[in-house]
Amino acid sequence: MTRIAESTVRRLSHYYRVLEEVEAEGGRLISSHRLAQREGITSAQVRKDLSYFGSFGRRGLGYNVVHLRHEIRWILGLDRRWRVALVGAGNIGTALLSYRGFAQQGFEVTAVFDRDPSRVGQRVGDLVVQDVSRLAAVAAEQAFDMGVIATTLASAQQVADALVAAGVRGILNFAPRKLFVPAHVALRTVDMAVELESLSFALSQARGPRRRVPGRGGSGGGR
Amino acid sequence: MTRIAESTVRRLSHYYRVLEEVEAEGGRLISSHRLAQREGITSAQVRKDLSYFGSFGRRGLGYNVVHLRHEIRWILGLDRRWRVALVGAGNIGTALLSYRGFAQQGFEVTAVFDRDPSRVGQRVGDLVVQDVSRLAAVAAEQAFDMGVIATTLASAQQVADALVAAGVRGILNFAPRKLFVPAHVALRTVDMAVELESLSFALSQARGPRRRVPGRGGSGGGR
DNA sequence: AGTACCGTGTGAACCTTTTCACAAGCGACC
DNA sequence: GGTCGCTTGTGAAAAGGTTCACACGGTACT
Repeated sequence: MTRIAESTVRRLSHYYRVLEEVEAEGGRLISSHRLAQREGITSAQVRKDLSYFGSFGRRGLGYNVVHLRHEIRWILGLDRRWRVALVGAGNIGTALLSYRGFAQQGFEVTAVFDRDPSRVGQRVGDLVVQDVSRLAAVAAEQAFDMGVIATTLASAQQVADALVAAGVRGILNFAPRKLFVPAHVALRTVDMAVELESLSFALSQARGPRRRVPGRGGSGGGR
Repeated sequence: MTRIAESTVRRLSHYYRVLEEVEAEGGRLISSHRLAQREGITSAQVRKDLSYFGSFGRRGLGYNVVHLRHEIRWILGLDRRWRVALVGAGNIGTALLSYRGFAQQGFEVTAVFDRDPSRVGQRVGDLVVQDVSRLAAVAAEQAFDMGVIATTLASAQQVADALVAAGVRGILNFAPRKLFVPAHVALRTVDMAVELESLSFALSQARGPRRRVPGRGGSGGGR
């Protein structure tokens, strides 16, 4: 079996979301075409994505909504609970805790850490913020599967190292920096600055491509 | 000139970040190789990315840090101010307001809206939260360039429509849903649920690929 | 049971992005 | 001023992802 493309996995998440909605609306069957429409992509893409994992549809009919949702649930590993350690109890951390689909899809934040003494001891949701120095000790008890880094830029790599040492196999990083982790640890980074800058680039395209200075390349000094 | 790949633009953001750091450290020149190392990619990628926009380096020497940073700054459109409307003053919205690099890179949030009456009138940062119904009126005065959607799932599309009507050319969406906007409006979506599910998938791969049921394809009823 | 219609699953074609590999430019040193 | 070592910029090759297009399987209706 070929390695599954990251883009395929992300679309699977979207299909899952659509299927939840369709199921709530009472739909029993859905065609790749309708599924695609709701995501703004092509039906061939949907069928190809699903085909990497099996044959879930019926020709001439489409996909059974409940069945397909369960299959994707299994594929994405949402049929189990993941113990998540959250590091950083600021706005982003708090946002995540109250995020729909977070607890709901099996991501269970079982501990929250922060470095700031003014935050340690505070309640967020059902949890009490602990000092980040306790990470290793708590991990020994709770065996976290994943860690979320919602700290400042400065401590991000350090926290990542601590999480890896604590045995997590996946990290979701909100700090705007490239983190280095061992190959056996999965890393996803959400960088709002990059997203904004990508928008900024798109909006700037209106003024036309970079005018190339006629003469020699660039640089200009550096002495 | 070929269309620039989204992935190239995102890497440009990262290069920019590295260059800021290197400049702060006092480095004057940097080779594509060193730049690549700090991002965990190959030097050919760096050179190719930059080559889409011009020739900024000097053979045998590398890139002038200050110069290259300025070029990328220009390319990404960070040399100007963008007026941003923030809709949704919850955790994510607030997080964005206090985000480093947000105001710093020229993204100026000039108004904050929310639907919740308990939030309207409150201060966040330097701004007072206004009712979302005032969006059109405020937009007429302030001419927003971009909008950020940090609302609940339910109102996201509605807010997107309102932002488009208000004349924004770019939208950053944090709601976990596919939004539909006209082609002339750039859209970027940050979906934390997708990121988590992608991690979940990666961690689940350990248990091996989906065991295919020997018999017929799937479905199982649907009557 | 035959015909008409529909929609999946998938090899092949196509397109995009990344990586390779090397000619050519540049500074340093003799 | 010639040689050496280093690094860019870029065509060409490779890899990766998406779209096409159609054979095949299935339902519905007569």
